[in-house]
Amino acid sequence: MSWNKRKRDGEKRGYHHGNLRETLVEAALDLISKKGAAGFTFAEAARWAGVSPGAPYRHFKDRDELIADVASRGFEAFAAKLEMAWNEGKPDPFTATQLIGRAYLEFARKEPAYYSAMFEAGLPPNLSLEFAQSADKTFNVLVEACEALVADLPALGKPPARMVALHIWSLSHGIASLFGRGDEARRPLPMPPEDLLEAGVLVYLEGLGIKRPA
Amino acid sequence: MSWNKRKRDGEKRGYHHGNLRETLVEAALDLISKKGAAGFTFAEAARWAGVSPGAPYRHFKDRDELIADVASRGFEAFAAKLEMAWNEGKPDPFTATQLIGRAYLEFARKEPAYYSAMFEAGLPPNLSLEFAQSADKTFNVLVEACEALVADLPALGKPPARMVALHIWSLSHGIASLFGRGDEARRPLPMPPEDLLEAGVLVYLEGLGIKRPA
DNA sequence: TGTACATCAGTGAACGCGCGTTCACTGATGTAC
DNA sequence: TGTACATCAGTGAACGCGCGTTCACTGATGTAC
Repeated sequence: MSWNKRKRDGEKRGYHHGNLRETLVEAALDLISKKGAAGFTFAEAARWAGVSPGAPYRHFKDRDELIADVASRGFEAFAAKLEMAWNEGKPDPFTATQLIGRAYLEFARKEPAYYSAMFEAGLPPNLSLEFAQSADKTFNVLVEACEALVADLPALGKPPARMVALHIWSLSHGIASLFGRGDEARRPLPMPPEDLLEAGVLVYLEGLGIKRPA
Repeated sequence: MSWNKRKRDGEKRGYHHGNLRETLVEAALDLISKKGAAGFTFAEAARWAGVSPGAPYRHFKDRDELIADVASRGFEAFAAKLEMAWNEGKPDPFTATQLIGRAYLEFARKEPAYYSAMFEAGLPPNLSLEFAQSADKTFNVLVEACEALVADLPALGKPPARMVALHIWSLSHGIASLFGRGDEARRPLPMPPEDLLEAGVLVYLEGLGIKRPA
């Protein structure tokens, strides 16, 4: 599974690890998913990788830089998932938007470590260019979808796509962080979070005058 | 300001603190607002209160019990704020609901320490009876408001008030945690979060068929 | 093809630090009589 | 009203622990010739 003291095939690894940067990212994902971003330490990641406590400093300036790297990868993966769910607005933007919502919650549930690093680690958005750009990339998938959504509305009083995207993002994130996590801090909910989100988006789109195509 | 080695009026405090439990809660609020719930430690709270590191154990089993106490107080204060904003639905439920939204974001911004303890400390909802009950109390303010909101809708297809409350709560929490915090982890937003929330709730209520009274 | 050398990833021991927790104790406070 | 006593909040010293970080070093790897 990991490089823990041995390479994948079981042969002992030599003096050099050979793949430490990647392994540390794996370690971070595993440890964050178990104890949360707050409980993650540099030293433990080194131990997980089977390497001395000083070794990680060859690859990351400090703990935050590692977490930012994890978060960037998370945003890349997240953007890809949402893009796939959107699927260029097929079969129609209305339906595709609901699929984005499901993909959002699925990602939060299946990748709690990424989600934590991205949204709960308290990293300043301007920490690194890469971090900011990958986050933007994710948001832009949403904006693109919302542009298609509002495209057919009458020009008079047409809502800005960015605002619509912010609303849907906020609702999704609110549901994900209150009810959609795998850990024991999740609040109970009388229905699956996916259904709650779908119903909410449905009402919201109705409010915008966007109907499910016949 | 505090009891730090001296009582408010400047006279030296004696062997007993006299008010340690309350002071530790004050300490937690101050420290959490500065460093986040994750960075809060029992030892530092004791130092803040000017007391030996063992003293807090007379009042709280451990760090989590203190944070749960802070969170409970937070929920009580939060419920009171929302209740006040709701003001029994005056002048009308539609307007009063927008006031709840503003009160929600105001609380998150002005009381980041409470908000952290309540929503981000990762406390399991069943940690203590008091904790669970005060959280329910807050949610019930929202449910009550939503019941009044949907009261005049036609019985056929009337949305459940609890669901409406969950939507508004999730949207508010999403906006608060993404854009409404005072710290440097806040993401930039081209408008005040209050306006974003108000616009979102407006569209949502429109979707439910609830209009601003003439 | 072989050899000498530069590079640099990882070692492991060491450091100071703050944390959580325990424990025998001290002394202030309130209460019973 | 005064006194003896029980209670218990807070002391302070001690412990083991894991963390972050540094540093002189080692040895694997790749490259120049």
